[in-house]
Order: sequence, then structure tokens, then C-alpha cells
Amino acid sequence: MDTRETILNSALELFYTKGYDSVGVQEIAENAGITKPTLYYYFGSKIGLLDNVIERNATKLIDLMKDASFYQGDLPLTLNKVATVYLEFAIEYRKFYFFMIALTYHAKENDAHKAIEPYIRELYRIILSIFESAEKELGNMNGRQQKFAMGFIGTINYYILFLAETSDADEVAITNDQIFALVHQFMHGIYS
Amino acid sequence: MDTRETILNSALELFYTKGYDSVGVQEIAENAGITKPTLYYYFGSKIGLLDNVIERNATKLIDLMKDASFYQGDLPLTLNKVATVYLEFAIEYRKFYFFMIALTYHAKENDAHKAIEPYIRELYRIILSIFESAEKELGNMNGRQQKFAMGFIGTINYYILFLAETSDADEVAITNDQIFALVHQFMHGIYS
DNA sequence: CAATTCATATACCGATTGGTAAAATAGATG
DNA sequence: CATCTATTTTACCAATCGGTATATGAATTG
Repeated sequence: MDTRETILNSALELFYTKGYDSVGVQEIAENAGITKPTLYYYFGSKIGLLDNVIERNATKLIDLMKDASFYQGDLPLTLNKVATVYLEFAIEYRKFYFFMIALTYHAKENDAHKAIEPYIRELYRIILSIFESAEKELGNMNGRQQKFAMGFIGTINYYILFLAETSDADEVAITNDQIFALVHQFMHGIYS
Repeated sequence: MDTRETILNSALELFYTKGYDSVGVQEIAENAGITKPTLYYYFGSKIGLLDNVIERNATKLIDLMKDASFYQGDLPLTLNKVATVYLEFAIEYRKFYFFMIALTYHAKENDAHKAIEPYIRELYRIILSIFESAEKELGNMNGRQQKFAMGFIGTINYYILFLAETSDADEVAITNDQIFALVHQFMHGIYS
């Protein structure tokens, strides 16, 4: 078993369950079956450990989203593709996904928030670029691209989170049909 | 000066700035110009202090939202009213608002999250009741009321948060026009 | 085999954590 | 003034915090 990997998994597990600030390095080490100095040998500091957890997972998400957001003249198609990829990531890497969302909404001055911030901005930039590319279809948007991007991300995130909170099972139970319905609602409103 | 009030303000300030878990009771006391035992005299424990901070502010929001959500047969009107009240609260009590959102997305097992959870559920219930009341207007919704409620809250929250993050000023700069536009987008989609 | 590098553990550091016992002060009441 | 109660302080607690000096075991390399 790869020690480094074991520590990263242990850290994500605990960060996800209790939050970055309320977990001690000692606890992470014990949970991984190693001692504290070993952890420091690999990651240097607690925030260094967090950086590694984030980098490893967030990079994967960013790459997936970059691919999915490639625009070919069909906005609904692209939005559905992006939403699907995003959802599938949230399901496969659910612990990281929920931890990432938590950090997103942490206080700005908080170190843990600072670690995730660049990836959140990148994600927003990717979604924004879809709406910017769709200007020919949608016509003059008067700067509404930003609002669309925010609304789109906000809607999906809140939807996933709320479903996860209200469902009994320990997994995200959302089908592609539900995602399509959500994207449709986003595009055409509630009167349809 | 009311000692109790001073402590509550000091706590909210620091919780908002650095997050509940990364702030020490000592720091809160110093910031309030008193000593630790005085704080414990009033609030018993750190989580007791948090409970008081939340109760005082969240109750206010809940009451406002209950009033604003009273449905009289006009869905757009009600949604605008609710969105406006919500936004005005976010502006007037911005520190608490942002702290509340942060706690909402904290890990489920986290004590601080548990403290805010009932108020979040209540808030959701209030928004949901609007869409349930609007069934006559919207026709059979096939359980989509929940999705509407989630989408509505998610959109507004993310919108406020993003604007706050990208604006330089230390205040939420959103006009009523922008809120109307957001509600309109939510109701009619992006093709309008 | 010897020297060196990599990996892991024991045992410790000062600082801070949430929390409290007990004394001192302040304000009200008889 | 004396008593009582409501506050607030000084001084402390064990436990945990993030982090490290140093020794030791395990591989690798000359």
C-alpha cells in the first residue's frame, strides 16, 4: 500500500466528515495507520496536505469540465453535457465534491478557503466561456453571461447538496433525467 | 454598553471572518474587551455562544420571510417580494448572512453545521410553501415544487455570494432591478 | 560489505485549546 | 451600613494544537 496515497485518503475522509479546521493532524495520522512525522515527511504541513488533497482531485474535475464545455454551436447540448459530467464527478468523488463546496463557502480569510479559491474561479471561468461562446445564438446578452453562469452553477450545486441532505442513503441519488429536467428549467423557466 | 451584546457582536465578527472552528474563545473575549470566564458566565460554552448568535439573527430572517412569503395568488409578485426581503436582510446583516451560508455548507457531522441546520430547513419549507400555494396557477407540478424551491434559493444565494466576492467594496452592491432580473430569469429562463 | 539515501518512529517542544474553581468587585436591597 | 446577589477577574487545569530534533530501520548504491 502506498503510504502517500493512504494519508491523502485518510485526510479527505476526515476533512469531509468534520471539516478542515476541526480535524487534528494527529487524528489524520492515526486514521491512516502511521505517525505524525511520517505525514510531515510527505506533506510538510497541514495546509500542504490540504493543498495536495485539493490539487489531486480538483485538477481532475477541471480537466473533465474543460472537455465537456467545448462549444459547438448547441447551447442546450453543451449545458446538458457539462451538467452530466459535473454530476458524475460529484457521484464518483462525492467526498471531495462535498468538501470542495464546503470550502467554497468558507470565510474568505480562512486558509482552507484560500486553497480552493483558484479552482473555483477556474470552474466559473469555464462555465462563463460557454455562455460567451453562445452569444451568436442568444443574441446580445448585455453582460448577462455572468448572471447565467452564476445561476447555472448555483442551481446545480444547491440541488445536489439538498438532495444529498434529505436522502437517507449515503450516496447521491440523482439520475440523468433529473439533471436534464434541471437544465431545462434553467433554460426555459418554470412555466414549461 | 451591554456586555452580552458586545460579546455576541465580537463572536459574529470573528466567526464571519475566520470561521467558527478556527476561532478561539480567548480571541473572542479579547476582541470584546472582557475575559473568558465572563463569556462563559453568559453563554456556558463555545457552542452555546454560537447558538445564541444564530438564534438572535436567524429568527429575525425567518420572521421576515414568513411575512414576505404570504401568498395572495400572484407568484411573480410573491417571488419578487421574497427575493427583495431576503436580499435586504443579506445587506443589513451581511456578516451573519455570509456566516449562515458558510455553516449551511459545512460538513454534516460538524457541530457548527448542526446549529444552523434547523433554520435552513425552515427557510426551505417557507420557500417551498410558496410554490405549493401556486399550484392553481402553475397547474399540476408533479413534485417539481421541491426543485423550484431549491433552484430559487440556490440561484439567489450563489448570486449574492459571487457578487460579493468579485466586488471590491466591502458591501453587497445589488439593486432591486438586478433582483427583479434574477427572478425573471428564474421564472422564464434565459431565452427572454 | 560499507556508505548512503529513503522512510518511519519515539519522544519531545511551546503555544493554544475549551473550560473552571475561587476570589474579588459592583450594585441593589434590607 | 450590612447583607445579598449579580458580575467579572486572576490564576489555573488537562488535553490538544501544529510542528520537530533525533534515532532507527529499510532499501539502494558504490
